[in-house]
Amino acid sequence: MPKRGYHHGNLRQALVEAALKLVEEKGPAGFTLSEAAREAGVTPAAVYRHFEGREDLIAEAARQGYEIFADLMDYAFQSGQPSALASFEATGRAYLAFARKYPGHYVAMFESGISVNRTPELAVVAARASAVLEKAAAALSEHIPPEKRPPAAMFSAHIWAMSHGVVELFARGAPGRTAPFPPEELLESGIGIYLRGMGLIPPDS
Amino acid sequence: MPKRGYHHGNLRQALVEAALKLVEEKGPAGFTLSEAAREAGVTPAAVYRHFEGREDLIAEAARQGYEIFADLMDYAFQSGQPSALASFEATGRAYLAFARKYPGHYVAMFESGISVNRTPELAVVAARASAVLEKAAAALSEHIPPEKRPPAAMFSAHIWAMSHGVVELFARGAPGRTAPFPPEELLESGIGIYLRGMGLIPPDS
DNA sequence: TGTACATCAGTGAACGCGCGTTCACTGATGTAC
DNA sequence: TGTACATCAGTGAACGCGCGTTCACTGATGTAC
Repeated sequence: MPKRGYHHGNLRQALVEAALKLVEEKGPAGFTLSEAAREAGVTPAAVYRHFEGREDLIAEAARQGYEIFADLMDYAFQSGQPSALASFEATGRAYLAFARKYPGHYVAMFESGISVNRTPELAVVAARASAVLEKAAAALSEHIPPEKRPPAAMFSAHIWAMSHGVVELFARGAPGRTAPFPPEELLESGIGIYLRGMGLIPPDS
Repeated sequence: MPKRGYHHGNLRQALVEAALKLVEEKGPAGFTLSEAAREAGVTPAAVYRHFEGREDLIAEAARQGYEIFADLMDYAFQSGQPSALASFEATGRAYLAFARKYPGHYVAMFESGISVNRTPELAVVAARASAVLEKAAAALSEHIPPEKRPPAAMFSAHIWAMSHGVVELFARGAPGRTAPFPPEELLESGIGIYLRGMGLIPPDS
């Protein structure tokens, strides 16, 4: 990207992207404000025109991540309609796809240690992401007789946990950990067994 | 602990414990060699009598963690005998218990970014930990008809992922994340549903 | 029991480094007339 | 179309800081005689 002149033009977003790149390459600890500035072709001091400081910059990167994440999950959910089961499975797969496609965002969101309540905007968009998952779980719950139906929040927490665990342990550069199976396969089969346990998939398939 | 004289007496272990404390309190990034030395009442340079450097110190902390972890899981597995199901469930619970009881070790092992292959000793003990889980899975697999029996490694990876996900998302100080349910309950119900999906628990219980 | 001496754990000063942040500034841009 | 001027994005130098690591050293410990 050609840098012309004194004014950058779109420094704010360029800094976010530099941060994402660094955080992806070097992990959450390897990221520094100075290096992000350097990456964007700008003095460290210039960062302060757009962000309050280092933390604020990662928080914005995470916020954009949650935004994409929620959109992606929501889209996956829609695209499985009208079958609740297909919607749900698509949503689970979207989780892993997100981690793969946006590793920088993923790190900023889940591994950088920034609190989801750091800013109101972050909290809002993170809540939206949870809500999408929970919506999918609720839709699927309809197919379970009410007396054996678990709370949708628990249901979605299980799937989220399994997805997150697969990503952290086996998909991301989990340094040196041996992945016994491709993460996609692991997640798919895991969710399948879980749903069968729920009585949502016939026992023999 | 009273520090007497010029010689510390047990500096190596004191440093590991200082590192664990710091890593628990401030996260993996907040840990510095200098502060660990200070904590142990010693000059930073003294650390180099016992470790090659910062990384090496965390690696040792992680190694001790895997040791405890493997012992704990193995003990849990034994204590559930002769019932394979009880053994397996105890092993799952032990995972969460470990994360709760040894948060510093947990961080060093899973969040500090050190590779499990960093040193041969680390690799050995980490492999032992996986083996315990897999042993539990294999024992339980016996109760599944061979033609629908999944590989034990996959089985144990599912449980590991679910446990890890629950810990990361809902049990540890996951900053600001709202835990919809107590992690113990979440994990227990999740594993229960999964095992039912496996046909290892009667569908109605 | 006492002395000489080797060992080696820990000292303290020093290093170079890159960090985050501040400040007064400068130069490009865009608007008013 | 041209000029004056306000705005404000980015500069560059400076700061204090704590870091990890090195080095020649010192003083405690334990062993040989």
